[in-house]
Amino acid sequence: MSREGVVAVALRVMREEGLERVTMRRLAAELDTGPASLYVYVRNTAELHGAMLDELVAELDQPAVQQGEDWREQLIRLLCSCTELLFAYPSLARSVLVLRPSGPHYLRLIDTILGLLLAGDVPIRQAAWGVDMLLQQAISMAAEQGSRDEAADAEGEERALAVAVIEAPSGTYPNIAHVRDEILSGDHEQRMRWCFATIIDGLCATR
Amino acid sequence: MSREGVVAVALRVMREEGLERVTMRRLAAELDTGPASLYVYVRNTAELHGAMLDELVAELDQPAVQQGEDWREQLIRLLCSCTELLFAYPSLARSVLVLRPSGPHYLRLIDTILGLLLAGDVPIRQAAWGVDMLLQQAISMAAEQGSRDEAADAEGEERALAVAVIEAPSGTYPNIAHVRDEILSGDHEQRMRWCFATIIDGLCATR
DNA sequence: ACCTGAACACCGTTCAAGT
DNA sequence: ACCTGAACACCGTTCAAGT
Repeated sequence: MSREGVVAVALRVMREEGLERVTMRRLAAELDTGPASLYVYVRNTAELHGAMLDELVAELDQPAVQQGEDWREQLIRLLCSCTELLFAYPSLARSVLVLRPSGPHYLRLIDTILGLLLAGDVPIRQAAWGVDMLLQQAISMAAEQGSRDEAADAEGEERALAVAVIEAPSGTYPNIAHVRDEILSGDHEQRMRWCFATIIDGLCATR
Repeated sequence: MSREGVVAVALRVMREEGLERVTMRRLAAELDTGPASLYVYVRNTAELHGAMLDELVAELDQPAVQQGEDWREQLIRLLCSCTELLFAYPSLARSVLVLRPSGPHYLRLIDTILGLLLAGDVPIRQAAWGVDMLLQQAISMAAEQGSRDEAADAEGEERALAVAVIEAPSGTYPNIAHVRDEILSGDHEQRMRWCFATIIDGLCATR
């Protein structure tokens, strides 16, 4: 057994049954040992999740940054693929939102995004703070959008906001009523691209 | 006993001992009954958290929107106060990130933010999508920043990214090395304001 | 020295049975 | 009809005791 082995089993169980089933006890059973043994390789559940994310990020293919290329489109594409990668595992996204990942593959991702921003002549300070914001946006978008099957009962619940918006009385919430048609428009893909584009625009804006 | 009563007790326990202690069993004990009784008033834990957030948002004082006022500064201030409100309860922020809140006070907040954006002549579509993005940013910033005491052991862990960034070898991660000084600069307040300002800039940018 | 069984101290949710 | 005790099916983490 090794740390890598534990993480590999954890990823397999997550892919097959979701993060909810990735418990220390389940992993221990899978590895034919007691739960205490895992604490030799990982400090706690949060650290395990971090290691899992890093392994997932390794699968991402990151563009080689070239000055003058269409850095904007490349950056948006990279961020979309990050979000989509995590989309299948919203609970993992939720988990890594709190314990910020810091594995080697995640650092590589930060480095690539920074490279793209700098290639686009975004000022250093804006780029440095922006990379954080862009990744946080990617992770929280994935965390928010629950995958369809992970929480079967969520169907009724998760659209509670949508229902509330549609039914919002225009007397009490005039502005919501005013933008009602737009607020729920667009599919997930469109909104995702739009969010990243908006932040990038903000980073480029001279203030 | 009533739904309001349950939520009120839940808020008290959260304020005194943190969301971690707000369990169905603990709440039931507090109300001198069995845990099953709570399910008469709330569907599940997630719904309870949603109701708690709505009550918290009610405490926020929201500006009356006036055309021509400094909508930008008002909006940033409102968003900062949202973030700060949730800052004390990062676990609640994490919870509501997935089950999007839709209570009356939260709708009021959406309406106010929309009003400010529209007062600033942000196009309807941009405003409608933007309000979502701004609130998500506020909630996830709160979720990310763990309050100091809630996870006492986090001190060593939470700055893992910071340590990794500082120690990132410039050969492997040239861009991180290049912006090293900026990436960790600024305090929480500065970065929070900067994030909101950046998104608002992006929303105003004509594309 | 390294590993782990068993225990500690809990969970959310359901449902049969009581009032 | 409304409410709830007790049970079901689990958790993460620790530590004393074994190899």
